[in-house]
Amino acid sequence: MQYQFNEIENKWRKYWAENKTFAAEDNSVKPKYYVLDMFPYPSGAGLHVGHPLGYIASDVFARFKRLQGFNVLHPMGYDSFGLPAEQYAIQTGQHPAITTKTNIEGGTDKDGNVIPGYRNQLDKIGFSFDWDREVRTSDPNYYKWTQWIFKQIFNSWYNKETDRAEVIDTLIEKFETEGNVNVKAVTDCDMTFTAEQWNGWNEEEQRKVLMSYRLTFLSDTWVNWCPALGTVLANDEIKDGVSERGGHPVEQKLMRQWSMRITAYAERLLKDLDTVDWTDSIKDIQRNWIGKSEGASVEFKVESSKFKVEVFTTRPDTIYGVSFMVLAPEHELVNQITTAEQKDKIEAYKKAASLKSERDRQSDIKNITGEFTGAYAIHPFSGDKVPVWIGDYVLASYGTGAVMAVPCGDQRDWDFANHFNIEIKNIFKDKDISEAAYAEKDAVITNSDFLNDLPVKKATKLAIYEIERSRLGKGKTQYRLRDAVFSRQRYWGEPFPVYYKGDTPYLLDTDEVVELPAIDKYLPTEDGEPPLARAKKEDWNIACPGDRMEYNTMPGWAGSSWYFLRYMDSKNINEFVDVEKVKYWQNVDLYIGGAEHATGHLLYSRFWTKFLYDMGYIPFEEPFQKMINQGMIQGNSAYIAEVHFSIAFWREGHDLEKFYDENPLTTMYVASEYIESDFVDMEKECHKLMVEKFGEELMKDVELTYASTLRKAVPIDSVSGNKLNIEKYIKWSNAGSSVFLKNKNGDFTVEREVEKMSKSKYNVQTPDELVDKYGADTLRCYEMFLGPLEQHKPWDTQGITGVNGFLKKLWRLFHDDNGLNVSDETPTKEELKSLHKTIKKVKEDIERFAFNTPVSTYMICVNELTALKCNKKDILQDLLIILSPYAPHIAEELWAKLGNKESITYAVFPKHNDAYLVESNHKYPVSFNGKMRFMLELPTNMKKEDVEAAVMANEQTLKYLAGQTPKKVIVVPNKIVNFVV
RNA sequence: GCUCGGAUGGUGGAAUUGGUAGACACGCAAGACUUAAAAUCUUGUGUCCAUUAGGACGUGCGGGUUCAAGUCCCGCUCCGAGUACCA
Repeated sequence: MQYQFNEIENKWRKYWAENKTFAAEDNSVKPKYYVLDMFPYPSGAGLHVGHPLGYIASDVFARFKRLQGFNVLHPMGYDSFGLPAEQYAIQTGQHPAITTKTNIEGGTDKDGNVIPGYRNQLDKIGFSFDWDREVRTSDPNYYKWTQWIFKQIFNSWYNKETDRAEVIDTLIEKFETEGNVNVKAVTDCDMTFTAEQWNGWNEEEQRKVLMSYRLTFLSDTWVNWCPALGTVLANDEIKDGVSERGGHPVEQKLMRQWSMRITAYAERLLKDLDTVDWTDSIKDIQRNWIGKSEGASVEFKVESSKFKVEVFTTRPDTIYGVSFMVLAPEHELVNQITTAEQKDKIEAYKKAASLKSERDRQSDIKNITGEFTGAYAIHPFSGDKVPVWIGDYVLASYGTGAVMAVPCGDQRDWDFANHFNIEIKNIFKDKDISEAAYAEKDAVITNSDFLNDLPVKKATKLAIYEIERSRLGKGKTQYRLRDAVFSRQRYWGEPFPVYYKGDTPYLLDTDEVVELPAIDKYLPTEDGEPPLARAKKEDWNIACPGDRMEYNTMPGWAGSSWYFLRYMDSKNINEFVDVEKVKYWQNVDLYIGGAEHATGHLLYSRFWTKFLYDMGYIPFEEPFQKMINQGMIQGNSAYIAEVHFSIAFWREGHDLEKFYDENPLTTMYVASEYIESDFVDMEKECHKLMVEKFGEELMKDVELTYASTLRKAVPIDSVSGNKLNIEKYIKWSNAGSSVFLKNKNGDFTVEREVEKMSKSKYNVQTPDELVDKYGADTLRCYEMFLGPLEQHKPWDTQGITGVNGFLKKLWRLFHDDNGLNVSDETPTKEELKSLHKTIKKVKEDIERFAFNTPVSTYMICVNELTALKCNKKDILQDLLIILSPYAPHIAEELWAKLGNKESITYAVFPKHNDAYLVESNHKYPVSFNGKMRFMLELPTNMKKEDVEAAVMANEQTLKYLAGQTPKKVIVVPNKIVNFVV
């Protein structure tokens, strides 16, 4: 009786769905375990084999935890707001909601292409998701709560005294009673006011001030504007100076935008990385991104004016080395301090800088540019005049947008000074700075008045002390992290629950969701407003009490920043999540997904989680306790060389002419071995092959001339190993009239290349094909077997037969021609040993998240049982349980056949029994007086005293002891047994 | 430039705390069954020497620690990832 995986898998898939086998219980007495995958964006292209890799691993773990008696939450959903659906809408006019639905549920798109549907593809692989909890970020019932969270953030400020976010009312109360003098907040409000002043202001004025305290705020800010996408982008959405999606250029633009004050959480985001179990590499990326640096801010007065330039420096110890200052071209003081005679030059420079894209600025690093403003600043300690320049190596968005330049200690300052012939002061004792700056921190300071003869560390401390004492500035910690731009000028995203009266934004006073209104076109308006400006007031489901609604939408990361909470209570219409449920489920125990979200999603969801914690809505501060980042599965493309010839005929009127018209015989495909060979050889070989194919008579007057060689990708399903299946390829490419030059062994070899999966390279492998051919269980085992989960690896189907063979073997072991064939006999010791070895190893490996090795362990076990011809029921029962996380369908089928009424999901993971493992030995190296003499094998489960006795009784030991009693015996299992004689 | 990973047979990889390197699988070779193919099964398979017995070498390179190093330490080479005027 054969292993009919299709039948089995369909049957159990249906059973699991109908019986809701994987439903998580909300108020269980069992311990909880939360296993989560990063939810996918449902694109029209569907899944390829790389997508399910992480899902299979998490599914294995979820099933394993269920077997261990945990109440497992293992949900799935869709991050369904996003660009591709919107781009498609712009092209076709189809509403993104329809595209999204088709991509998830399957169907056909507007061009008639068949869309498989994410859900259908996922279902085929046999995941144990609790689908009743599915979320879609573009569902109004979901984004209602995204909007709600936005409102909470809007109504909050960050209190530095309590080091947490608080509701804005506590701030207003302080303003009303004592003004802002004693308020310690994260804010960009730089004025102080009294309670009288506050109370005297009208609502609009008060709101303006409050805006600079809110955790999400509207402000004019320098943003990354992407003209091609027609929207602003956050820093993490830009890679190498171009947009991550589409690779379009990005420029700096001053725009009125919503931002999230994530910088308020910089320190906590940094510190709490120590509390989560993530890879060092991800933690490192986040640490770098947050970019903490400590130093001081110092004010420099501008000569004969009321203006002051504030700078941030990490090296206050080098303050006597300052010989000039540089402002960012966008710095607000530039216009005010520039002298009349420099005005034109400065204006020209500013204009040139503003036209440069981010990318140009980066690629221009070596070009040193700048312009003198004509103004001088006064050195706060020495009183010297220092020229003030502008230069685009200083960023407007970091620190204060201005630097004190210390050319002897900073290479960029040195280059700038060198280029413009500005003085370079040396303040480092015995260091040569004639060729380059000295940036090491091991120097001793000199020529620096009160800092003379101090090493860097002490000088820094003293300098900060003096700066603070003289009220020139203060010690300061600066973060590279910027506040996150929260507006997007797009349609397909969450609308803001915000309206405007004049220029002042207000939250909509409603508990209803603000739904995306229907619009006629998904493009910006003619006067450059976002697409939502096309909606009339009455198109919105909420009546606008002011002049207009907010036209921006929220960025992609809004919905994904809290989705893990919604799974706990996805249908709740009264709250974003029920308090009791979140108390029970807590944070995600195991999170699996790609490492590419390190500075985006993973940072933002930590931020929102901390905020919700501060507000008392959830009882934990970190969303994802343990995380594993699965590697990318690359495509394994195959290339062949297509050689072109021109054909000449000797004789006129020859039949060949007609023949040639019908069969343009100008191409030959050559096996990869021939690619390097001479084209003269190719001509000969091709001719020979044509003679073989068409006969000598026809070919005798034909001359071939080599023209060119083309490298051509061939579909991977016509290749096995390195060999091309020529018939398959001919069928696919209609190359029937071409000839194929094989190598000496008679094979046609291809060139292989590992690269990203893409349609144009014909190297995409969908999981569906493999499920149809080998079954879901085989696919699951094989994807795990491929190698360590975290590692990038090329896809290669060669090995899949081995994994498939193991499942067949298992099936055969317990079946004969008549069906199930199991014996009720008591298992032998050997059989039990094989089983218990497997239980132990599989359990240990899954527990340390090694998902590849258990597959090998199963194979060894089945091989051993086959050799023992073991078909004992008792062995099979346990084997099925431990196999079920990896190959749930076959396990469930056999489990039922053995007469079990309940799904194997509710079985208990067996405990291994050491008694069956005694024969497995430990090696004890035995040494005398510190020198190793021999290895002794003893059973693993021996007690320390027994080991000692066994070693003492050993023949070789006795020889070495020669009647003496050892003074000291040191026994450490698997470590050396040391005898001091 | 800075930060973090990685390098093991023909291939993917295993070796968990320093303890028989190469598990398991692919591929390859030989054999069995078959008219044949597929499927299945058996055997072999790191390199070199040797008919065998057996021996020598072997985890990117060079050193070190240790009775014992793929694993720990120092110095390099190459590959991958992140980041980049962050003052």
